[in-house]
Amino acid sequence: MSLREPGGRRPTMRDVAARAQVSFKTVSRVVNDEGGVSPPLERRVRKAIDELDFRPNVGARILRRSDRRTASIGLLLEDVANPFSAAVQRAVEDEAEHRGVVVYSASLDEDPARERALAKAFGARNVDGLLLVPAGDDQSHLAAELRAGTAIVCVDREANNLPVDSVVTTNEIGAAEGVRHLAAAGHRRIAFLGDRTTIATARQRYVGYEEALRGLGLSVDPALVVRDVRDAGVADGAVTALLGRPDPPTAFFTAQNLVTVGAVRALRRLGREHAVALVGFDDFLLADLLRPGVTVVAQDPTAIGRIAAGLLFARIDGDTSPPQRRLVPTTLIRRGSGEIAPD
Amino acid sequence: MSLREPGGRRPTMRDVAARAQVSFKTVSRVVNDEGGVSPPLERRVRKAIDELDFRPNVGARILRRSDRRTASIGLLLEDVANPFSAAVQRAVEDEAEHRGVVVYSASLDEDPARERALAKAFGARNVDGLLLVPAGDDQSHLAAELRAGTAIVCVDREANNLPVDSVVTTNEIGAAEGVRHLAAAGHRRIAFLGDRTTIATARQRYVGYEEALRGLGLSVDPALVVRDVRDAGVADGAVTALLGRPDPPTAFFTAQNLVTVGAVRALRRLGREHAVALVGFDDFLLADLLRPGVTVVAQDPTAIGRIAAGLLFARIDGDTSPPQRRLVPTTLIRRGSGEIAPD
DNA sequence: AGCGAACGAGACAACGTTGTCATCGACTGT
DNA sequence: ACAGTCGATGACAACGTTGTCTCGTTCGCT
Repeated sequence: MSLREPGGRRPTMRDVAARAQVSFKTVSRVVNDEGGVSPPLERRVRKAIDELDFRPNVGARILRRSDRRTASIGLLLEDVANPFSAAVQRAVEDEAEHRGVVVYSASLDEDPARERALAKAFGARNVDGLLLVPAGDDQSHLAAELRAGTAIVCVDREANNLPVDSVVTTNEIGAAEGVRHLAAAGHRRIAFLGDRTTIATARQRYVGYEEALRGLGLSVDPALVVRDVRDAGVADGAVTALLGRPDPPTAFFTAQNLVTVGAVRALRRLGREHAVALVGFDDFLLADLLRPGVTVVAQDPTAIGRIAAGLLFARIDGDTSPPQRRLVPTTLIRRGSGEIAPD
Repeated sequence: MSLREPGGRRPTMRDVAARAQVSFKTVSRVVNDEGGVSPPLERRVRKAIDELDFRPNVGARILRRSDRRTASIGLLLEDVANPFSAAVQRAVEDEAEHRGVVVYSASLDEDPARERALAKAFGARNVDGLLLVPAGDDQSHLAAELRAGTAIVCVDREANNLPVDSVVTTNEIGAAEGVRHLAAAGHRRIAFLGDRTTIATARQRYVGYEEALRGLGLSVDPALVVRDVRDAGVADGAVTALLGRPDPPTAFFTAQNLVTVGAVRALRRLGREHAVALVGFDDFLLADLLRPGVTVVAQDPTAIGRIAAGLLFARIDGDTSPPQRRLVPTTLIRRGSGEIAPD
């Protein structure tokens, strides 16, 4: 199989034509339903196609076709293993399959170098469009793709230095709502735990936290703010440390799903899960089955994926209106942990 | 953008050649590091490539190349939104990226028609290999792909009527271990809740359940067996119904992750979670944070994905040894729910 | 019957690349 | 100085398909 031995050759239109005793152009006409082929000939050709299990070579077709469409798109996510990314991918797949478009996918792990390498790899394969969760703070390297006619839509975050559509969660508003919800339960010392500050959404959620506090006439205590929390373990440690302070927070706002999980673990270990309030950003499976249930500001990754795919296909179909930013709202889901009052 | 207007044309080797004042064949030599190009010419060519941001057209390259490799594979999963599938995909992506191979992915939702359609779509794009979680009980339609030289490896389930490698969990052994674990805690009436019987793994896990009971000298009570449970809601209902019987089970073995989640919900609602034992097949996030923690027979989706990708690339690289079946063992993780004794 | 339109079918070029072969100039050894 | 060699470069075909053009037949109309 290494060098695709003689037997391992796919039949071509010439093979079909020989078997059906017609010219290969006639086969092309039948395959593409161009019409202008008499019924008897068409029957012969279709029979030959079936017998040989012929499938047109997509590569050659694209090469020749004038519109140059490959009916493929590239999907560059943060990490498919994260439920948020997985839900986005599933929504995109459904929209794509529906249109007969295939999807390349890859995880970037927040690495700008991978973003560049994979966008390049997909571009070289002439994808019609690219759906991208930007990693890093400069997407200008994609300008050439854009010029070459590749549609690009950013998902979950806006692009930097690149005029493209984006579909994002209302991060500031949602975070502010979560924080206000904690304040409404009586909390004044609300800690913030956020993801890496290199990630725009993490910064926006922090801004929402600050704004909410300010709007409530509360001051932001830097001692209660821990940013650049990169995983559940670090979150666990941060919660433990904060609760060990002389003047500990009475509530936590955790700005990312893994951070929330880490906080739940810490509260459990300390036996404080019914005493310290918690609101997390982004929902997760089983959050309702924990005791107490975890109150979250839920995002809607399925809607994000669906809308992003819709925009992308509109661009591919020729929409040249100015870049737009579509906002997807969050929903506060009360489950118990966010309704705990301070001591 | 619709018909890719004049500006939207990618530069070709001819464009580069014109700018560098060489023949386009020389450009090809430089691009492929073939050697035999003098340093000054090479410099000129590389400069032109940079200035035009030229990228070779992968489609054309594949069409012409003698080895016919596309450096792409197709991944056909059950559903990326399911954590098991997502973990497999992530492992496959990592192996692929490492080799400079891009990955098409799609979810089949257990639909044999989608399996056929998507395998065909990927095949027409000449993927070098196909990683497949078989949907339905006949994969013979893939024989033509195999003949055409496409490597195929099945993941999580074996193929039917197709001589290909597969990588599967030790379903029978794992299920039997879970059931024996419940019996060791003193249970005699252990219910079985399983996924659709059209799915081979669901059948194997049931066999493991039966074998374990028989090995323990216990009889299989058909009233305690509910198969074809297709989602968490149905599982919830089944648990509720079983516990409402005059002679209810004292323990549950749930043979799939969503089924387990449904069972947990039901036990919670009935307030029986500390009274009725539960062991689930397949681990899930936060299972350790529930009260009681959910004891599971954990699979290793990352290992499955990694091994499957390894086998696939070996086949692509020319391995023609007979098809093999690789087994990935399970691990029993005790967390509390499986250690509850009967009343 | 004669003529043009309409249509079925094939010949051929082209897409952007790689593989094969030819050409040309310079360098080697005697 | 001259045949032989070698290295660099280019011309050209080919991959499998679609688009354009041409050709030949049939059909309807006068």
